[in-house]
Amino acid sequence: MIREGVAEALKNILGVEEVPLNIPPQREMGDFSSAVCLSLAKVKRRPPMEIAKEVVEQLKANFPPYIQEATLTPPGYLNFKVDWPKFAKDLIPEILEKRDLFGRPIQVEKEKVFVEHTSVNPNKAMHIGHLRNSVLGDTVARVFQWLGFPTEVCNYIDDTGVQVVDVVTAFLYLDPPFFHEGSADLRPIWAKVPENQPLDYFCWDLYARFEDELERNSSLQEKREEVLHQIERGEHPVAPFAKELSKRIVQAHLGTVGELNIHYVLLNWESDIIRQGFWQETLELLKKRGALRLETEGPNEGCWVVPFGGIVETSDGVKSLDKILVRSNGSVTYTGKDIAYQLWKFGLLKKDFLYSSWGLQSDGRVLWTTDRDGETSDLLHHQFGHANRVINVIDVRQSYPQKVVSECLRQMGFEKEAEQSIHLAYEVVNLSLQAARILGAEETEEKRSVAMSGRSGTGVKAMDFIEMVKKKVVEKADHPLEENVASALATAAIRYYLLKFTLESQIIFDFDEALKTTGDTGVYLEYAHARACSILRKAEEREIVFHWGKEAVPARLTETERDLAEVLSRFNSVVVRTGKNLRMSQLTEYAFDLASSFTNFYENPDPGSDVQTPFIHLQDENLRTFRLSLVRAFQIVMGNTLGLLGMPKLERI
RNA sequence: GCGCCUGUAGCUCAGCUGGAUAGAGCUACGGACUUCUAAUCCGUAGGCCGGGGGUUCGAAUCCCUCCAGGCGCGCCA
Repeated sequence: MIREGVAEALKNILGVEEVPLNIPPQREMGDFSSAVCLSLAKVKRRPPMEIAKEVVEQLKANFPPYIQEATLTPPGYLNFKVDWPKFAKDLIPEILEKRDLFGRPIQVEKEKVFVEHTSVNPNKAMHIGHLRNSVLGDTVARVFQWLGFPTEVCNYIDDTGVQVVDVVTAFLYLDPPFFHEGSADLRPIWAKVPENQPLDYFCWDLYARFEDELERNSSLQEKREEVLHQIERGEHPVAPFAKELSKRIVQAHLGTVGELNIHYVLLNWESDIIRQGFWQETLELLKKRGALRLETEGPNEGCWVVPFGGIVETSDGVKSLDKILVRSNGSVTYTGKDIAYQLWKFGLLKKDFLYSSWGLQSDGRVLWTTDRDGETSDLLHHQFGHANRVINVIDVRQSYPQKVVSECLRQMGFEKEAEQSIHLAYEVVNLSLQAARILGAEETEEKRSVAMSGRSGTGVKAMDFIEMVKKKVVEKADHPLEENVASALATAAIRYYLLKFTLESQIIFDFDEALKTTGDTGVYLEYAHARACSILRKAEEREIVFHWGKEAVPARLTETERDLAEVLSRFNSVVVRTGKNLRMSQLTEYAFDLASSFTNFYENPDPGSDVQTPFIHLQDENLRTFRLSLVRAFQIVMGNTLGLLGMPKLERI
């Protein structure tokens, strides 16, 4: 609010596009500063000090909003002093009035944003790596929603992949009682799941054991081929079993992410993409647009490929950089299907899914699913897909295939859609050596971290982690916690932990680190919010009524009051920025900044003084009103921030 | 071999488009609760920002190079 005004004024005076603002090394110099004159010196061929002098002269005639003084320091820095009381007089009432609309753009965006996240293979329990994906995607969606974009969140379910085939084969043939061909009764198979164990947990171990066994058991390999074909052909009873298994595991996943306040609009099943003939239409389109080529010679003979650089000689032989979409045996590759799916997201296909309701989610909204026996979207009066922007949240290892998808769109002539195909790439979650050792993974002393692997069953299961954090939070509390408070703190702690790292940073998961409840954590945010609520509650209990009025603002703000006001005013621009760069870590950074400014204000409202008077005990009615209003303003903005981060707004802990 | 990413305090990490004396948290040590919530706050200690070269008035940030680590380059999904 202040910065924008200053930047605007400088842009006008100097005629530049961007004006970077900084904080001076010493506060006495000013509240903001700019080195813009230094960088302009060369262009204008004049000493920076001279330019700065002129700027200051011009500014003095007409200061930007809330600026009361502009000075300069050699070799040409511009410094600005803010009239904080004046600013507080506008900022605080605005927050108090607008509440959850504070800082929110008024205009409704027309562009529909489609966010896909989670997309975990439905054959085992989720682990903490999957959770990073879900939390990132969910937060991105919340940001876009807040910015006024129509937002659709979808979770893609790959129910036809080998991972599901593997676990189905394991169910049928790894342990007795074995499945007998021709038998329709699968009850003995289902009965393998112990009563006291969740299905996804059971499958976690089953899958790992199967992968291990598969390497040396050729009859199991044959069985797997057989199951694959049975599922592909939709044969009874194996195919329905596979579907049922996937559904139940998806339900378990939804339960897991539900713990962290994560919800979707739509479940998108791979099997429905195939069944609805998306690929056939895509193939026609690719051919028509001339993006596809049938190879008649070379290593890719007989395949339909998208040209991507042709044949290349490398140290290990001749390789093709071209991307195969249809194999020489006529089958479609994963990338091929992915292109079809991406086209659907943009509404570029004529074909569509059929839909039905999966059920109600804990946020009270319906979760839709694609369904072979469902209704058309027309009938449901709900159009899915047809997005203007598609954000796929997938870890960085998929960067190349994702690039292929968008490049293919480009080659098909969908330039705009290719541009709006955004791969939100993030680094993976690995295990620290200590964590790996605790989990009993094989010794790998020479490495810094150990990758999680569903195949080998090494990883921290998401639900286990959630339970551990809950337990830790209860342990650390100095009083008994209610169950819902413990859950809320765990949610905040976990979401914060998974969001605070930059996208490029691998999370080396370590139990001590991840289970921290002090300092730079989600618990800190909740505590600050609850503390603000408590103060306001106490004030109410003591019948301290306070009504905002300009007269409450002191002639000078203390350092901590001023810092809090400054952070509060930054809220909107931070969210706008995270919407642009999709870096959710900047949102957690802001949240921590906000919480600690408040805590500092709370602990030290009068810095330098020996006595700090609790707000509700203040005798000076104006000061009391001012500080309690600041508390309320903080409560509102912190609440908005927590909402964006998908964290509960605890009123007491 | 080619491509992408990372290297900042003992540890885990920030550092937005290049700006003045590089910041948090954890750990260690010393303080502050009869009070609005101490899961907090204040203080002390801790740094050739991987190495070297360059561009610039100015570089953790941009370019080149080297070193170290991670990932990707399938008629897998």
